[in-house]
Amino acid sequence: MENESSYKERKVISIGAVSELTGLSERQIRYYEERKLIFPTRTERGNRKYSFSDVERLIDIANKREEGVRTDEIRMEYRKEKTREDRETRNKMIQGQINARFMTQKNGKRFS
Amino acid sequence: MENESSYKERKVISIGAVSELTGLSERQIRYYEERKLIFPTRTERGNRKYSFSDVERLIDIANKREEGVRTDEIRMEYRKEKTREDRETRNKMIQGQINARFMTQKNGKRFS
DNA sequence: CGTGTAAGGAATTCTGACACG
DNA sequence: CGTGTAAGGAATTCTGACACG
Repeated sequence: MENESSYKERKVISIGAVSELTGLSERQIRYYEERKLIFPTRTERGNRKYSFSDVERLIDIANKREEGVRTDEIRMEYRKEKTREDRETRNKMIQGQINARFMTQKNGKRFS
Repeated sequence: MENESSYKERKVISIGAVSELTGLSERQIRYYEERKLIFPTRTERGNRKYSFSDVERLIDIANKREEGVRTDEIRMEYRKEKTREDRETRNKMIQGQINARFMTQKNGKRFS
């Protein structure tokens, strides 16, 4: 998960293709970026590149907008999700370190 | 497998991005299409669109070309692979039908 | 606030061709 | 055979702005 080189996360899709995949206008897609809902990378020249993951998020945004949810509300929802995910990732990493120490001790090794 | 809507098979990458991903020139990529090694789809206007699967194949082609393998030889290799895969798919489908009939019989049903 | 549109420029992509080897 | 390049045109994308509501 969260593998940057996975197909789903690789940012290679241009805005025109994203527009076709999502049914959103290029104007809308750029606006959602302005509102901090989506974060494409840029080519050297400045062209936006999106991942399939971005496309899925845009479809989610489109659904929420249809329900009348404002962009700042959508942003807050994503912020909350992100915070929760970060907390879980942090906990896993801490647990990983604890496990590592535990195994080192079982192997009879000492550490400072 | 072979799910047309999977990220890996979805044709959404433009030739410029493919060039960056593979290290091949656009000229080379178009030439390999001319030689029937790769089959991008086209947008309404005529722009080529590639999948991640196509990108992997192009990298494979690049490796073979470096070894001095000619495009027509590479094409033959792919033809052979394709034929073998098609045979396996056909066998699986036939086996599927046999299984379906067998299960129908077990359920005590008759068929013409 | 969210989205459409016209504007002008810069980069992208396309095809067919000539070149070299 | 495989690849580079210059050529000209058509479509793509970008930004900042005006419009409407």
